Amino acid sequence: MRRLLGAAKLVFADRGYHAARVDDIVRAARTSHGTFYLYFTNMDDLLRVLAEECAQDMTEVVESLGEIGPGADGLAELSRFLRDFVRLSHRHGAVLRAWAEGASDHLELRRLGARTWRHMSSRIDERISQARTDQVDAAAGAVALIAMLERLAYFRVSRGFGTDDETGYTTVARVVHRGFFAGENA
Amino acid sequence: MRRLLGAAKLVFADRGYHAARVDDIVRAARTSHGTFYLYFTNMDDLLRVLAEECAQDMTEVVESLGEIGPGADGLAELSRFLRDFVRLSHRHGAVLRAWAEGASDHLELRRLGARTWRHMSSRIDERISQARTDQVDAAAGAVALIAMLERLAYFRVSRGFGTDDETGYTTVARVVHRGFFAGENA
Amino acid sequence: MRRLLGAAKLVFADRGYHAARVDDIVRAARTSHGTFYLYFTNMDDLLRVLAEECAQDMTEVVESLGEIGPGADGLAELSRFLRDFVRLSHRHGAVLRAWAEGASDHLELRRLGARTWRHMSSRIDERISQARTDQVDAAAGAVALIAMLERLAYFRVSRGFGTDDETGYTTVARVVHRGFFAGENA
Amino acid sequence: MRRLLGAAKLVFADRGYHAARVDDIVRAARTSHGTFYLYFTNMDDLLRVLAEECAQDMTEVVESLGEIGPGADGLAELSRFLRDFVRLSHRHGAVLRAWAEGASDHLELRRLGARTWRHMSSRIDERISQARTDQVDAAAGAVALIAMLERLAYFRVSRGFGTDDETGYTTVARVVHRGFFAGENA
DNA sequence: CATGAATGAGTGTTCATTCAT
DNA sequence: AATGAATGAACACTCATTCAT
Repeated sequence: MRRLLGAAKLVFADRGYHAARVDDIVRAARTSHGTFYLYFTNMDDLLRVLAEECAQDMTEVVESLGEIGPGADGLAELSRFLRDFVRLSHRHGAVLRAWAEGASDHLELRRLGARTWRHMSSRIDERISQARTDQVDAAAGAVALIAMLERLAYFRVSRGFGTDDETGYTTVARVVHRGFFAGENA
Repeated sequence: MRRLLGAAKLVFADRGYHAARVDDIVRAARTSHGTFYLYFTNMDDLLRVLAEECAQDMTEVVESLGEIGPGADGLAELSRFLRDFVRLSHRHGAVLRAWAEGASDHLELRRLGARTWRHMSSRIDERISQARTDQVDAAAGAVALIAMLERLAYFRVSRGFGTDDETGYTTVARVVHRGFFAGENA
Repeated sequence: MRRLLGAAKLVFADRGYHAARVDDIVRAARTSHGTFYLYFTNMDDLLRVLAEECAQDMTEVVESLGEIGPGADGLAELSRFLRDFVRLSHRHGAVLRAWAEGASDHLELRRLGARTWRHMSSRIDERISQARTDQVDAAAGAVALIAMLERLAYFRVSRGFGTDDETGYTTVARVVHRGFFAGENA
Repeated sequence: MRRLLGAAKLVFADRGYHAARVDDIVRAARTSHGTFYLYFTNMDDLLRVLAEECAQDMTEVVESLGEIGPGADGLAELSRFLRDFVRLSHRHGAVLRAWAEGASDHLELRRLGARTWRHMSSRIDERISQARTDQVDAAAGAVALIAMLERLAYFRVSRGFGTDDETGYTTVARVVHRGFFAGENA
């Protein structure tokens, strides 16, 4: 079963979800069609398992997010988080791509995505709200941040960042950090 | 041919690109399979035409972007742009969704996306760079902004903003604007 | 479509319904799988069409049944009917066999069978009741007669009658006729 | 092995023979696939065992058939036999149904059916011939009687008699009895 | 004796594409 | 230019059977 999941990742990385054939996966796993259907009811089911593992890892990274305050520490934490998140996304690139493809047809994947996304933005909202005192709607900012992260992660996978990576992370972190805290201690 | 394009949009809106069948489209257009292949070589070809029209409209919105300076005018312009962009995305929702789906299989759609994206970020970069004087890498910021926009537009279509839309736009605009210009006029 | 129905009969005659493959039928009809599914949603559907035609023919034979009275005319009519019914069953042998096989899985075929059967026994009941005056429950007799007929027809198809056919018909007709009318004019 | 046979009966009663899966049977018997193939070479083999048991029971009922003469005793014996036969068929309903289904594919089951059928009709022929003196071909009548019985038994299982059972048995017995003996004692 | 994970041949069904009219 | 019946390659999925433990 692990072998099938691993093989599926390779195949998804190679041809994407919709172009992936059960036959490709079982061949990559050096096993048979019968075995595939012994562990999964169909390919959506297999993708769901992979997506759940992926969601788990992403949730953990977001849980690890420390407090983000106006000072240099906050900026550093934000920068670290951003880098970790994008790196994790890179590691899970094939699954994320397959997840995105599959979600357009498959309700359950869409739901898992919405749940994960809501959890991530509310967690970021918390970490920022604790430290902020002024009028900016931190929740909307958190939503925007997660939107940006998801998309950057996706681009990272499909096209590269468009500038040197480290510079990219720190620049984006600085802009976002300033956006949230300018006026408080910048 | 226009009838086929319109019918395709309806079908894509209804079932997405991968679940759309040539038969669905010709039935919605009240024409025949033969006619479809008279105007398009296949469905990827039809989608390419729609995507090009869509890219054209998005490029126009980005071209309309005025200078974004540190003052209140800059903030207002940014806010307006953000709203227009998301609204346009909403209007083209079905095509954007189909484009995203199709891109994972189809090289040409992926290329069109990359080209459009590069054009949009460099245009935003220009509009911000003109007004900035400090060290922030405006290019990376522009990339991040476009990433965020794309994703927010997508969420707007599929899940809504999570807060009322106007508040969302202005909050995000304020955070981004501050991110770029804090210290210059905050 | 007629070609497919004809081919299906040949295949059903050859291997029965459950062993029949769509591939056998389209090959016998010198056409393609696609064409099969153009006219029928699946093989149950095709069998339903054949069974309906067959039910139609059997109903007509039963409709043709004249009055069966106690005299020699009644005996002759019964004998004729019996022969016609069994001959018709022979002609439709392949379909009847397939119908019987398919009915165990397929509700609609079972329903069609029950409807046809009920119609036939009530018609026979009518034809006999008109002429009888005593206490025998003609309805139960009609049910028994149809039961016998169905089964004899089936045996005729699968194993032959077990005695010379003409003798068989007239003997059975005489026994049945006597059963119904003995005492009235025998 | 008894457990498997019993489980098979339950499964056949539930879904019929063709829809029954080895997996259904081993699960119902709370045993494993391997065990199934320890006792039977395949499912036809298992069905053959059940059919043989069933044929044995039916043969015994037919063996129990006493002499059927023209008098009231003969009528009573015929009526009793009819009732016993239909009841036995009811008890073995699942196996008879499976037998009928399986016979269309499986030569050996068909042969067993033909052998049992021949034995039954010749036995009935004997019991009637002993008492008759006139010209009716008792053999053909016996064949017809068995045909009717088989079919009535099947209907009883699948649709009921259409009138209350006791009336059904005695009416049919009376009609048949009269058919055979009218003129001798009517 | 018993197990049950693994197998892979076999089959129904779909749907993009063609081409004679 | 327009049609739509016909095609058949492609694919998902099932399930009887085996065999190492």
